Amino acid sequence: MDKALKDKIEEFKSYRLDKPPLEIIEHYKKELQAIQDAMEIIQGRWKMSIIALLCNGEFRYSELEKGLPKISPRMLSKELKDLEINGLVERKVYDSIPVKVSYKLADYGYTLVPLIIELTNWGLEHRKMIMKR
Amino acid sequence: MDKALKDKIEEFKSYRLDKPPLEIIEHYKKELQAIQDAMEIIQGRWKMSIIALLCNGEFRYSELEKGLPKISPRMLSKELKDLEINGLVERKVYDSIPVKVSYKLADYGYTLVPLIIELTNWGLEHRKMIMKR
DNA sequence: CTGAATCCGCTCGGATACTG
DNA sequence: CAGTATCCGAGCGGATTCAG
Repeated sequence: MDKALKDKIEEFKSYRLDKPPLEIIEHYKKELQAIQDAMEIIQGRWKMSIIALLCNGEFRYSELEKGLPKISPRMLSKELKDLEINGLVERKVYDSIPVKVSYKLADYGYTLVPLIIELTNWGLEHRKMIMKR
Repeated sequence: MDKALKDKIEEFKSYRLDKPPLEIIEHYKKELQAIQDAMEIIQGRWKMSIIALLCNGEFRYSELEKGLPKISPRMLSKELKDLEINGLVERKVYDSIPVKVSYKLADYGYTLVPLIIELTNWGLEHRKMIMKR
C-alpha cells in the first residue's frame, strides 16, 4: 500500500466519532438508515451497471444487451422496469417498424453520478489489489 | 428540484462520451467491469451498513446487533465472515470469561469511506425526495 | 427488435432453538 | 456473550421459448 493511501486512511480514521459504541449507534442512526435506503434502490447484480452505461448516453434495448453480455432478457427488462418505477430511468418508444425503444437516465438518475464514480474508482483499485496478491 | 441540483446534473451530462452506443460500450468496458467487481463485494442488504458502523470505531458482536436492530444472528455472523475474508474487517478475540469479540475496519476497509459518504448523502437526499411526494 | 411467459435451481435472508 | 444449527419461504437470476 503506498504512502498516499496510508495518509488518506489516517485522515478517514480522524473522522470517527470516538465515543462509546452505544452512543455512536444513537448518533449515527439517521445516516445508517440512509445507507439502507440507498442500498435498497441499487440492490441487485445489474442495477448500477445499467445506470453507469446510461450515464454515457441513450441506449436501445438490444444495445444494453450487448453492453452487459451476461444478462438475460428477463433480468434486463425487470431491472429496467424497477429503475423506471424509481424515477431513475426514462423509457421512450418509437412507433417504427420494427419497434424501437430507447432508455436514458432521468434527471433524477444523474444524482447517482457521484456514487457511480466512487464505485468505479474503488472497483478499479480493488482489481489492482487482487492482481497483486 | 432546486437550481443548484439542476446545474449539477447539467455538469454531469457534460461528462458523457457522446459517441455511438456501440463505441461507448467498447470504451467503457473496463469501468463497467470495475463496477461489477465492486458490487459483488458490497452486495447484500447488510454489508454496507456494517462497514459504515465500523467506520466509527470498534464494536462487539452484541453491539453490532443493537446497531442493526433487524439483523438475525445468522446474517450478522455470515456477513462479518464475508467481510473478513475480503480483508475489509478485522476480528479480534479476547480470552476473557465470558468471551469478548470485537470487530473493526481493516485498513483496506477504510478505502470504502468515500463510497460510504456518497451512499449516505444520496440516501438522505432520496429520503427527502420521497417525503415530498 | 423488444420483450413476456414459463420453468427451475440457488442463494438470500428471516425465525427459532441451542451451545461453549 | 458470541455465535452455530436447522428449517423454511421468497425472490434472484439463468435458460429457453414464444409473441407482437
